[in-house]
Amino acid sequence: MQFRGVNPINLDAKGRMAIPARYRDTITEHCCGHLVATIDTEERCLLLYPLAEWEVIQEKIEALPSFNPAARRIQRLLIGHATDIDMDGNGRLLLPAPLRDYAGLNKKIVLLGQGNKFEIWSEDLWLATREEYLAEADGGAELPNELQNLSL
Amino acid sequence: MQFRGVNPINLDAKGRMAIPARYRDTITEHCCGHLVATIDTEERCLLLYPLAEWEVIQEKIEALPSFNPAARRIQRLLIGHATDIDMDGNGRLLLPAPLRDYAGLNKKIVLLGQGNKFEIWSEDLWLATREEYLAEADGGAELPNELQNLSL
DNA sequence: GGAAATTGTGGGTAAATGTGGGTTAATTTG
DNA sequence: CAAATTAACCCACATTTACCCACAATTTCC
Repeated sequence: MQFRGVNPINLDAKGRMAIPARYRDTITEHCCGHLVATIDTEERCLLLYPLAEWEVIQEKIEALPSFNPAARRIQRLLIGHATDIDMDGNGRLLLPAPLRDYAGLNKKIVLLGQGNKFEIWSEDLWLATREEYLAEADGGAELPNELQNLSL
Repeated sequence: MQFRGVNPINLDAKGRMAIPARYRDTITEHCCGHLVATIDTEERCLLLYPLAEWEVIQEKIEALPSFNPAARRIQRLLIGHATDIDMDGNGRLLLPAPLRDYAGLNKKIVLLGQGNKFEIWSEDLWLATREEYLAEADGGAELPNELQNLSL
């Protein structure tokens, strides 16, 4: 799975979002349209995984030490908010209200391909966040080593 | 792949750009016309890779640690904007609106060969940026060692 | 310099996609 | 248990996109 790209999408009155057609075949083949949405713990956006991808992640999260507060926090947030979602016959997803609220999703949203998953943002918040990212000089200081030497 | 050269190009009303003929055979042979465009994080321009070249880059970026902010930033910016594009029967690319907006592309654009990839600039911005580059004294101070000893 | 080939440009049309909503089934609530 | 709300499923229309063809401009070759 190599999801990528920006996709501006409109939520309809029922809270449904149409998955762009170019991703549908991949999703159908890989997980019969069964997806899992949860929240991102660092930003007010949602994460959307094909079921199979999510399951391996959930196992890793569950395996974290139960008496470590940071681990418990992650477990409660990620697993706690993870919701099964299926594509309907028209290639649309119904996003549950609690998740829509968390990410502040209204009419205009953005679907971001991120490799093995997607991110779902309110368009406003995405544009604002992107501007912040662009403004940040990537002052090599906090960059992981892998990044320092990355050649595009 | 060793793309090089400056190519002034016009976008048509639908946002399509004709790839100069001399690159077409190379692109067709190397990736059947499958390309990936994304943004440059330092300048308001786009990067255009043959699919195969891009995939190795995406793998490297995806492998970065998810809870590192600098890594997430790069992932969102680069993978988030990376969009698959195919040459049409006339050797043209349809540049998606979000990417055109980012780079401020209107009618007149410039395609820059850059080795394994191309850069796509608005002509105005390219000319201005080039002037800046030329105006900068290359006071050897901040040059990396590799550059100090480079012999042209 | 003229003719032929190649390249660049524009736009029409059919097919695919996105959007809205109606109806029935399921679930929740009083 | 009845009523109300929500979700699932389906159909139909509007819009967009991909694909194709035709012409204009340029370059190449004789």
